[in-house]
Amino acid sequence: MEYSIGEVAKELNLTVYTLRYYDKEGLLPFVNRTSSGTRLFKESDIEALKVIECLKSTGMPIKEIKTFIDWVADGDATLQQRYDMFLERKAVVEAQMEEINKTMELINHKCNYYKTALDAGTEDIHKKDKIEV
Amino acid sequence: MEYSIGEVAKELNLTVYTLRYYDKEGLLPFVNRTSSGTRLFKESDIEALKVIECLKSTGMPIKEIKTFIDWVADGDATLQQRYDMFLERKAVVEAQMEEINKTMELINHKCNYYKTALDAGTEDIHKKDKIEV
DNA sequence: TTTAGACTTCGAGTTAACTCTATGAGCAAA
DNA sequence: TTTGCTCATAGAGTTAACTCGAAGTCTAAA
Repeated sequence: MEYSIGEVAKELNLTVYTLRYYDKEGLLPFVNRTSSGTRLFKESDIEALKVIECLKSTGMPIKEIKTFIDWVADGDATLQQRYDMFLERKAVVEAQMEEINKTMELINHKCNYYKTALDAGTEDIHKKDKIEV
Repeated sequence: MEYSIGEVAKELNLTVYTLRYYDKEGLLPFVNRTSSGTRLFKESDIEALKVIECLKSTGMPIKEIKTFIDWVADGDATLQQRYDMFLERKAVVEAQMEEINKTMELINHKCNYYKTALDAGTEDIHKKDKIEV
């Protein structure tokens, strides 16, 4: 089964503009075309796009993702680079998880702070501690 | 104790350019100045900046953070808005946590995939399943 | 066969969040 | 008092990642 750019966009919650932009940036060299030039995405292309979205969500810029895509095309000679890259991404995501936990702590603190203030009708209830924003 | 913009930048791992930009965008109306115009950050200003960085890390744009800063200046009348905002941020962060867990799953899968391929010396070891990127 | 809708490329425009340059002031040490 | 560092503003420049407009092609339904 093959899919048009519009179908893929809908499936992955992207726009067709974004997919064409990815292609323009060299992220989708594996996507085939019809004789008239229309892109035909296969199942494995969609899986590759999910990996691209995964890398993007770790904060990896498009240019670095392209480097990875180039490595894939280069075959077994680049297995070590690709392994190292994913190990590095793993470390990045672990750091993000720590960061997000700290963020959640502060957000929760603020939820409690404002719940208490709201119940009291005034923020002054907290002024005994210190002035907060 | 009060701090210069350079000291605050170093402390919070920001640049002085960024801090001045925040000020320009209305995020730091509470920071006092010397008679000659130099910014003097107090302890509570640094705490406020940490909240700003926290909101930023949830993906909140500067303009929305400014709205919040304006609410703070408006006092008790905006307690409900501020509470609602933090509840919304909490939901956003919870979604981010789910997203990041999925990301980590895929990254881990890829780490294992490439470790196995590397040990075998070729990616073909996985070709029995399906072609992967 | 014409009309609608989805597809194509090229290149320009947009947006957020910085990031820096130019120019000048304040201040402390040599 | 000059040197050097940090501070200030205004406004221009940068960057990434889209996002879109123009102009044209392809295909299926009416």
